[in-house]
Amino acid sequence: MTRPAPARQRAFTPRAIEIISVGRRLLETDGPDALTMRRLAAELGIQAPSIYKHLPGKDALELALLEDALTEIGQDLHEAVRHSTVHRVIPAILAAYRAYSLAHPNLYRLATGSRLPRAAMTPGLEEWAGEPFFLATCDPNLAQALWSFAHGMVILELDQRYPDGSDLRRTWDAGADAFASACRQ
Amino acid sequence: MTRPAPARQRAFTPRAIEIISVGRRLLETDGPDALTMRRLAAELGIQAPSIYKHLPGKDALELALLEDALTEIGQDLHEAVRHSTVHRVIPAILAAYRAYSLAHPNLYRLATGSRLPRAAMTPGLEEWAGEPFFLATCDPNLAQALWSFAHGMVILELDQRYPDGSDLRRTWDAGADAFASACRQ
DNA sequence: TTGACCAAGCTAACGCCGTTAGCTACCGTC
DNA sequence: GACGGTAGCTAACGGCGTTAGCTTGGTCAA
Repeated sequence: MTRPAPARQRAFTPRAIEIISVGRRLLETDGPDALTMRRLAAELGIQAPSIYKHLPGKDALELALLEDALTEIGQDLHEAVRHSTVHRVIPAILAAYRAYSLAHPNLYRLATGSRLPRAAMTPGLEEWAGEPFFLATCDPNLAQALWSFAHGMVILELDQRYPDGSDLRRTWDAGADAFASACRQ
Repeated sequence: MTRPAPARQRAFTPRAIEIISVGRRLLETDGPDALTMRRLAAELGIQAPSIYKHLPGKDALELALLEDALTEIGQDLHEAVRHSTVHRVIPAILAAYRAYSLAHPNLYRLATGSRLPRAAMTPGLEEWAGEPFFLATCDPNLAQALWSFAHGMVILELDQRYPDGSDLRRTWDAGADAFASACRQ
């Protein structure tokens, strides 16, 4: 049922890959405001305009990071489906979803915080990454609802929107139970 | 059970109110990128630095808009609770939540898209706006889960993250059913 | 060996952004 | 009539993404 991620559309040069990975480190450690062309260039020991010899612009960099994130999330979710029993699959993919996003908050935000540049994206990647939600539920609409719940939980947790002292583990469990029992009719 | 919104902390001068309302129009009609101090000033027929005679900075403007949004959402949600029967209250507040966010997408995004500046906010406003979710559910954790579901649905819909042709009404219904039946045990 | 070409760096600059400093005109009050 | 505050102004700073155009070094064919 689960399958490998679709391959990237266009290959990057080694230097472009290096730039993207430095950009990722910058984003992950110092946050989205730190991901500027000038700071990225400084990190690489070059000047900002030189980056444009390797990447067409900041959008391309962000797209590459977005696709990395989508691929990694998809991998974790597919793995969670593969390694869980049928009646624990919903808690399993929710746990995997939360674990990835908390481990890579800035990357997660980049990947989910705006409209997708679908025209420029690797075809099928988006569907593949979301597939585990459909594998874990009995119904496509419930799958979308479950994904929405997971994303809402994660993004509100990352933004610290829950009141202090909230027991989020119990909130995740409450949601998981609601969706699991909806699946059992 | 439902109660009026807590009053704003500090009053604005008439000119500040005018600036904020022009800012809101700018944001709502032209999107977040249009909400710049220079464009706002141009809209007002003045120069950007003059805005600082009335507001301490862009953050204050965004805070004011955020509080407006929170107040309006809270009003709609409290009203939905008030005008619904006990076994239809979950669909009712979900419908109100979705209706507000689709009617004011850019304002909704501003209000929910980042960490809250709690220190500067009207005390109690945040709790008051979220209260209907607790009134609509049997359990605080389920309330948070329901809110997360609603926010996830809305933000993914606004960002057009669902596949084309998705029947979102059925997805909302699937989620509402799951939470409603979880509430009935 | 030399000339052509190209990859990959550079500087200077453009038009945005939020914001600050400092000036000025007006207007009400003692 | 002088004083002080209100509300505007211009000039400027440092940052942003990006473009134009120059230079340097290496490869490769004639």
